Amino acid sequence: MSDLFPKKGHDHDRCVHSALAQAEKVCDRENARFTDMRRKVFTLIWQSHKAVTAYELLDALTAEGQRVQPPTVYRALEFLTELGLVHRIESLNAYFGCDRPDCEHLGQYFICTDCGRVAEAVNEDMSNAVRKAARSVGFTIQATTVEIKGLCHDCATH
Amino acid sequence: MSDLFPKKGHDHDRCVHSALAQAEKVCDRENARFTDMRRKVFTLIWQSHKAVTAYELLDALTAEGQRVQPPTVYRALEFLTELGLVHRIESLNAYFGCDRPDCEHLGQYFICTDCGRVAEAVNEDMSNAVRKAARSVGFTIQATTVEIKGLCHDCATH
DNA sequence: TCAGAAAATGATATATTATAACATTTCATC
DNA sequence: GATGAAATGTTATAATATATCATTTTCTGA
Ligand SMILES: [Zn+2]
Ligand SMILES: [Zn+2]
Ligand SMILES: [Zn+2]
Ligand SMILES: [Zn+2]
Repeated sequence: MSDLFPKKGHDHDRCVHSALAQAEKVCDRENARFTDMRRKVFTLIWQSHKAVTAYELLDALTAEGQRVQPPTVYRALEFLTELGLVHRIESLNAYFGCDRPDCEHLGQYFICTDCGRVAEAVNEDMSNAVRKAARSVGFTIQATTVEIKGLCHDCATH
Repeated sequence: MSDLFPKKGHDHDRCVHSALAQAEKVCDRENARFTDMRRKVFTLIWQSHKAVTAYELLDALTAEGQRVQPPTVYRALEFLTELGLVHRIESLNAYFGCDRPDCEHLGQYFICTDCGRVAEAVNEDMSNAVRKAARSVGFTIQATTVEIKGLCHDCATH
């Protein structure tokens, strides 16, 4: 069993640092501007392995001394999601940093209802099952939402 | 290819009638009261094969001459979803009538972005892929959300 | 280098979705 | 019919999201 969720006590600064580096690359490739505000929002999202709501981001920015309004946050989120740097978790109205923004994928999200952590999987079995089911009913896929709530291994065993 | 979506011009009164009959049975079995309000909300949801928002229901009830407040609608929706008579579509913040409320299932929802119709599938390939993926990462499933947006066969071909 | 255009952000207002809290009514049971 | 539980009514407000227009920043090309 390979745990998708990060180990407790892992070097989280490294997660953040690596995510920032990837984001830079993607923005560069797409000729998109990774502005201060976008970087701040992106970094805040990566401060945990949980999904973060727009208003939590707003509060965090306010706490940092910025005076920021909802549209500013939503714009940053729109930018980040369109580039695939961040995914929206529909069942939580919240946002989660992608750790493989460099390649297109249909992601699936495991959401622990105990610790609140989220993990993204890119599981071809699931993707293929969805694609096959769509094909069998003549449905043309534009986007998928696969969100699985339950207990992560840590929370189930401790 | 079997189309999940109902044929144009099908006898929709029959859909509604059959859904009501099933709902009666489920409520009966569960010793739950299918009150006027719950029946009205349920029927309104079944007026189309689209997902309906809480405030659309509120407006429809108001148009019918009822003076209804949000909590009334949300309570009816909570009741209906807990009994499995209605499913919530997370990516639309909207509600959709289940046509097999008599048996437990992990449903998947196809949502046409052109005509707005929704179809529920209960596809074992998809369910099994999700269960298998969860097992392989030690995750204990409590609930799943599988929503697939795109074009239904009618909309893709016409 | 600077004018003009485009992109991003600021600011204000408001729309949409959802729930908390307490009062009243309805309904099953005795 | 009295009683308690369930359902609904009522009021207020919380949480999530967007529309619109003003201003600032950045890019582009003369
Ligand atoms: Zn980390
Ligand atoms: Zn957990
Ligand atoms: Zn029908
Ligand atoms: Zn369609």
